[in-house]
Amino acid sequence: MRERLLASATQLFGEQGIAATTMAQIAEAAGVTSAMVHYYFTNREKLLDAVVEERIARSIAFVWESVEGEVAQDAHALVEEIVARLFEVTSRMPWLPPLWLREIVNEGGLLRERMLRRLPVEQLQRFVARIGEAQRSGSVNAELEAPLLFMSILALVMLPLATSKIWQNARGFPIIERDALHRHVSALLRAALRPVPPQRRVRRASGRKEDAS
Amino acid sequence: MRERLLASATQLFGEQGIAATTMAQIAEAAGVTSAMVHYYFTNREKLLDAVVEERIARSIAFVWESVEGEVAQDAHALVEEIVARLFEVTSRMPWLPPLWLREIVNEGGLLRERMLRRLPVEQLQRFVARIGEAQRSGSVNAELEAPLLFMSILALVMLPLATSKIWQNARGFPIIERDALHRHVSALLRAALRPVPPQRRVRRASGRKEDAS
Amino acid sequence: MRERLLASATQLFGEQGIAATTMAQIAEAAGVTSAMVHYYFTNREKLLDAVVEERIARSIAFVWESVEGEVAQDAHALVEEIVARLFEVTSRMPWLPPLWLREIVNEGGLLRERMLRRLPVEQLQRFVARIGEAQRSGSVNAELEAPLLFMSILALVMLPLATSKIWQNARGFPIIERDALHRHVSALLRAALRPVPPQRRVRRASGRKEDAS
Amino acid sequence: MRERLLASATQLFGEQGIAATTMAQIAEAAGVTSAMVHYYFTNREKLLDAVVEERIARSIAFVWESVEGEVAQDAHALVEEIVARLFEVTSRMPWLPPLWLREIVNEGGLLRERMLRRLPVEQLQRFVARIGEAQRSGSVNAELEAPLLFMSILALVMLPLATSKIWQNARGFPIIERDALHRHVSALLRAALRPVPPQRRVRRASGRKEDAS
DNA sequence: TATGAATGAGTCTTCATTCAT
DNA sequence: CATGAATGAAGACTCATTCAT
Repeated sequence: MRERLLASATQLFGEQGIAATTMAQIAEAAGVTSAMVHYYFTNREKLLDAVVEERIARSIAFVWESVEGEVAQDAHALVEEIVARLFEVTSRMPWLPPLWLREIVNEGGLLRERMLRRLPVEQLQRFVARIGEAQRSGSVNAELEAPLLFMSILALVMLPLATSKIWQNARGFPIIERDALHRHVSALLRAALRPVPPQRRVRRASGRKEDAS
Repeated sequence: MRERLLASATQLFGEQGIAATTMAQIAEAAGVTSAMVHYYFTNREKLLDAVVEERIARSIAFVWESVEGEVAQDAHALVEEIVARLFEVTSRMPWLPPLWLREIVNEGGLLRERMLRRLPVEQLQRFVARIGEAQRSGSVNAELEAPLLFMSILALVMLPLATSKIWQNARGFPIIERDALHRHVSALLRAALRPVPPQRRVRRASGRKEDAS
Repeated sequence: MRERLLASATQLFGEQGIAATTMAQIAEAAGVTSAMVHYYFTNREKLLDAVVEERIARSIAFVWESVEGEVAQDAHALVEEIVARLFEVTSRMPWLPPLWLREIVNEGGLLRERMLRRLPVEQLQRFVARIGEAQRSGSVNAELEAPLLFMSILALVMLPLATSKIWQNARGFPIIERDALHRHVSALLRAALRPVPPQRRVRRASGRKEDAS
Repeated sequence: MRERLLASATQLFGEQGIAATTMAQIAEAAGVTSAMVHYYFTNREKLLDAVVEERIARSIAFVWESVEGEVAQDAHALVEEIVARLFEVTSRMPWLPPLWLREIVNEGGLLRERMLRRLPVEQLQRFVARIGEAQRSGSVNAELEAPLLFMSILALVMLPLATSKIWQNARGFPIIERDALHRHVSALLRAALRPVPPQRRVRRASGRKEDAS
């Protein structure tokens, strides 16, 4: 039942936002009384704690989980892998993008404080470091701000997913949209990470010369 | 006073989200009683209407306002221009990114319905068409999904802006962050739009060779 | 303007009841601001005072006004006259019946206290006395309770008038209804006042025998 | 508790009128918090619905309930019976007369709409028909308007009952007043229904000759 | 006279929370 | 475990009233 309540909670939080979701709604969605929600979680705050610890944090962890070996070395592969994992985790937990957008990323989000303590700081720093190295070694576009790249990736993946009801009506065709988005984001990032050819000083100059190489 | 109340409202909505903002808070922020908010807006719903019509819609309009001439023809310049406008409008209206993210983009956002009616559909379609042409003419990366590009741009710009309190403590240094972000997003999109060199068929394969040149 | 406000007030009070009528509604009906109502009447209580003193009390007075001479002597004619006056006064002041019913007659009516002080006690007593005399002299049905008769008359006339929107849609036919009601009430009272023939044995049978003696 | 709240509600509605009665007053009268009233009735509107359906409608039904056999055939007995039932029902439900007067009969009454749907139209029509027949057969005063008679009966009984606090201090002596009223109304109607002797063209003429016939 | 702006008190309604069962 | 009954604390909204202009 505890799990069922957590499931109801995350889904409703994703659909309506936390502030707009009442304890009674969560209970009802799970087929019980609101008193049960208190029985299992004591109070609203602790329910939010549980949502963060037992659901969101795990999703986040999954994204970074053992990204190692060759993949971790190659910046391009690393980014590709992260994107893939984001799509994977959000396909299993469709409530994540809206919840993440509204309640974590956004200023004043109700889970923000709670998540800040659990940020995989170390892994983020490692990611930034790796991108930085790749930029210095010339294998990644040096014009990008390494510390901002991860947020860009998140934005590119999560925001569109939070926007559409893709996940809600995941009955048949919308899956295609997920795929289209995946292709689009991958292509966009792949291109964005390509090193900028040195001669391209004047924006898009006389262009395309380098392609001829 | 009406304007003052709208200002308080938009700011608080941006900071805390609409659902978490009470009429009394808005009133207090403007130095009056909550009854005044009803005096001017009658209603919570109508206050939201006013926020949409008199504040948000105008910001949106500004982004698309007369993007013409050379700029409108060159896809690269067009994207650059839109990014620039997004940064400009959000520097004047720092509450826009969080509000937009939480209440418009996000499923179940409280302004969603209201804004959907006001979407600049025509302009969006024109944008998609232009990108499509550019892709077919070879001047823009053909791997991108034109219909998704605009959302990507929005995500890249707005999400980071919604995240940080950049705009709140806009007293001195955080401006730098805005600039860093602007540079980053511009660079990222510029690179992403570059046409993909034909021989790069195997994803990133032997790819890096040409960079070494 | 004072008169205009009183007119708006009485009309609205009649239509919706006093409790349901706001100062603002009264003002609006008179084409001014609610502040004007306070300007002229200082506050709600005093507005009610004015309605009672300047409108209702006068109507009541009219009913009793100089009912003299022959008419006053003949109980039958007296009742007929009172009924006629009630119909006359309510045709000029269509708001009177509902107002009177709801706010004066009815327990807890908002004008009750105010009107009790102004009851034409003397005239009522004189009426009761006259009916009593007529009953003793055999010219009026002795089974009636003289002290209750006046209330019966009021009930018969005012309640139907308060019920129907006769006065509101006074555009054509409903006037007929007023006449029908007048005929009906007159006939009913005329018959009711007739002395009961002594020999009427059926029903409460021998009961009446002793009267005949 | 639900019943207790309904009891508090009907009583207060009767005493003060619906508009002047707050949810908190009802709750307090029942010894609970105003939140409880919402717990049981959700809503002010739905509370009114419940009052109508579970209290008033039943009283009304009682008045018409199986008026059959001999009684239903004899117009005089029928009227007598209805009066008796009105007195009976109002003795058990002393809040009925004021409530009925203010909120149902009266234009703009808050229960009017609700009750109009539940009017015992059929029974009313049957009553009118029966009176009409009796009039044509000469057993009932033909000068009365059959369609208006029922309202007259209601007025004669209910209005006086709504006026005084008879019912409130129904501890001992005021019962006498109820009886006096009952006697008065019965006598009045009995007399009013008596057929008018044909020769009585000049109002109350030289009187009573016809009785001798 | 007349208004618009402003307020404070009160009312309905919602909701998290508690508790006896 | 589970519920129904109950509450108190808010929050939206209304309205009489005041006051400067």
